[in-house]
Order: sequence, then C-alpha cells, then structure tokens
Amino acid sequence: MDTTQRTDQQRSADRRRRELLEAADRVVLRDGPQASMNAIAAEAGITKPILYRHFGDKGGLYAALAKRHTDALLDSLRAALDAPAERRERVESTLDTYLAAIEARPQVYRFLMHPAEGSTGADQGFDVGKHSAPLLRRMGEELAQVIEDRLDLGPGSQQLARVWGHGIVGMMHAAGDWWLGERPCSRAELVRSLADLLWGRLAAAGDKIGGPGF
Amino acid sequence: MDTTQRTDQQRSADRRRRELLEAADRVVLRDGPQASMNAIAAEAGITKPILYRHFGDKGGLYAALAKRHTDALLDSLRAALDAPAERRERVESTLDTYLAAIEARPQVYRFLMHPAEGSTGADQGFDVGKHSAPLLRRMGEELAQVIEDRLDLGPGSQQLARVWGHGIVGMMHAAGDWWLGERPCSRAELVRSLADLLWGRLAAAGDKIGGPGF
DNA sequence: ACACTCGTGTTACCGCTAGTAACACCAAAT
DNA sequence: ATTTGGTGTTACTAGCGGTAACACGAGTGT
Repeated sequence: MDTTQRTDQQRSADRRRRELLEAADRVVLRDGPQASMNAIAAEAGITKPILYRHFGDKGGLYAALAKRHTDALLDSLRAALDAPAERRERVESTLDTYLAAIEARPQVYRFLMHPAEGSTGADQGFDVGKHSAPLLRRMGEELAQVIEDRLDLGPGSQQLARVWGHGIVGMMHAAGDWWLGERPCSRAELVRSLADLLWGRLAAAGDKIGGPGF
Repeated sequence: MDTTQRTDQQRSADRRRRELLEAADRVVLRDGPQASMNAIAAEAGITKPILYRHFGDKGGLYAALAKRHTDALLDSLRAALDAPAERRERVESTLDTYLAAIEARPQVYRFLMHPAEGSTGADQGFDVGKHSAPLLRRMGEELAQVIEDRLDLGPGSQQLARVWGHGIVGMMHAAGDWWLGERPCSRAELVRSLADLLWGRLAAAGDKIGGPGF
C-alpha cells in the first residue's frame, strides 16, 4: 500500500529535482557562479524555501550541480584512457578529451574551477579567480621565460616553452596541494618523484606484464 | 612648502597601510579567508570606513594582502632557479623551495589558493575548495590507479604513481586553463607539447649556448 | 460528511555581509 | 579667529543565505 505510493512520490520528487537542477544550470551559466538562490528559484518558477527543501543549503545545490558535470567529464576521460591503442596515443587522446571538453563549454569549466568571476554585483567572500590564478599565471610565465632563455628546443621553442612553463607550474601546484593535505611521503621524496616525472621516467617505464600499459 | 608636507602625510599613510595589512594578515590567518571587513577593522582597532578609504573595496585589500605573499614567494623561487648548479639540481631545488613554503605556512597557502574554506558561518558565494578540488583530486586518484595498474615502476611504485597522477592532472589543468584564456595555439599543438613534456623532451633538451641551462 | 495528516507552496522575517553617507574632532595654515 | 584637510565615528542601505510560520489541496480513516 505504500510501495507504489512511495515510488510515485519519489519519482515526482526526482523529476522536480532535475527540473530545479536544469534551471540552476541555466542561471549559473548565464549569471556566473555567484548566482543567487533567489535568482535560481525565480528561474525555476518557484521560491527559495523549496530549493532549500531539495538541496539543504547552497553547497548542496552546488554539489549536485557539479556532480553532473564532473561525472560526465570523468566518464569521457576514462573512455579515452581505456581505448585500445598504444600508450602515447592514449595519453594524447586523454589530454585532448579534457581540453576539448573545457573548450566546448567554457562556462561550465569556469563554474567548476573558478567560481567567483562573472557578475557585476557585490562579491562577498574573497575571490580565487582574481588572485590565486594570477599567481599561477605569473609563475607559469616566468618559468616559460627561463625555459625559453636557457633551453635549446628547436623550432617553435617559444610556444613550447610557454606550454611547458604553465604545465610544470600546474604539476607542482596540484601535487603540492594534494601532498599538503595527505602527507603521503616526505618532501624530499615528493621532489624526487616529480623531478623523475619531468626527467622522462614516464616514457621510459616498461609495461606491466599482461596489460597494454597506461 | 608642500613637498615635506606631502611626504610626511604619505609616510604616515604608508605606515597606517602597513599596520592595517598586518592586522588583516592576522585575522585572515586566524579566521580563514572569508574574514569579514568588520573583523579586520576591529583587529586593527579602527572601524570599517577607514579600511575602505585605504583599499577601496574588499578586493583591493585582498590584492594588497596577496601581493606581499606572492612577491615573497616568487623572489625565493627565482633565487632557487637562478642558483649556480646543474639543471636537474636546480629543478629539484625550485620544487623544494615551493613545497617548503607551502609547508611552512599552510594557512597563507590556503588563503592564496583556496579562499573559501575555513569558518563555520554562512558562506556566501559558491566555494571552490569544496568542489573544484574534489574534481582535481578524483582525476588525480583515478590516474594514479591507472598508472599503478599498468606501469612497471619498480619499488615504491604506489607512491610514485600517486605523485605522478596528481602531478599530471595538475599539469593538464593549469595548461588548459592558461590555453583557454589566451588561445596561443591550436588544441592539437597544445596536446603535442604536453605529451612531449611527459615524454622526456625536457630532460633530453640541450643547453642553449652561453647559458648553464634551466 | 468530518477531521487529520502530509506534501507543496507561500510570505515575512533574522542575522549577516559589503559598502556608504553624514557628521564630529583636531591640527595646522591663513 | 577662521578656514581647510585628514582621521575617525555612528548609522544607514541593499542584498545575501537561511528559516519559521502560515496556507492550500489531495488522500485517508472513522
């Protein structure tokens, strides 16, 4: 007597939830990441408390919204990484999949990675996009300059140096961030591992027996 | 008649500015990055409008605060990168300098990179630390698993795989972010450059004539 | 037919924030 | 003595996230 009842209700609730998420998606993509709950509710044609009943708080809505996009992205990355091909080809294909995704939907990307940027109104809370990004950019540009000045990279060296500068800085940043949170090893070990990566140990590594190798 | 006058005033204003920045530093390091202007003013022993007279708005204060730390960090990085030593040694030394800095003052690091995290109160504006970081972490962990499963890395392979997973994801992320903003080349070129970096072209590159080489 | 619950929706509010206008004081210059 | 300019305050606005309290409408047990 309650199973059909419950499923009915749950179905309806799920449909509502999806509708709300789609409305939120539209608003976030239009107004930028600091879209207000009021605006999202208005876009969905309802009022605030309903949003809160469905998602708890703003973080819950954000998480639900982010989960859809990240899940989709991760699925396509996994597919590229698992395709039957040689190692370097798969690495390139995976990089390309990621870059194609952020190229195709830059607003989604900015929403996921650089929350506070878009709109004109009073930004509350400190920004990341406006200040941490500049630090990474500066480091990337400076490293690019050093690479270009001192390394002989043949033709196209300037562009290559810039890509490498930003790439290496990003590697350092992400690895450092992860390491700082989990402390999985000593700093010296981390440094050695990263330098090994830059020194080509990835290319030199042999395949594990039984697998096609990364 | 006005030069000494002006310099006096300017000196006084600069001193005040430094005092305010130090107070802001204390509050931000204690309360996390969403420290309120009220709290900062209270810590400095004055009231809000004075802060606004000195820094314009919250972004201005944040920028001034961030500039001090980023300048100091960049200086030490430049020093490590310019030290007289062999290339790999300098790379390791620079990585170590960065990691030592974020290790020594993790609150500063979190302030610069992950603005919204700390406190208990109502977070306004969407977070980055709570959602974008999880995406990067997930990607890093998944890649680490793939690397560990399929590559033969010898002893310590698990740790090495995790470092590489997060490092490579960070490289991809930062390079993609920069590329998306500046569009300095085609996507295919970017992919090829990054793959070349991972394939050891950094280690294989010759020094430029006349320099000690990166 | 009546009350009783329960999900869905609303209005009206709280406490907080960033940011500002208007006023008060005090020192130096005229 | 008076006018200027900088320093400081109180008191306010507008908007945010979040919530309590109330209102309606459908199904149910008696």
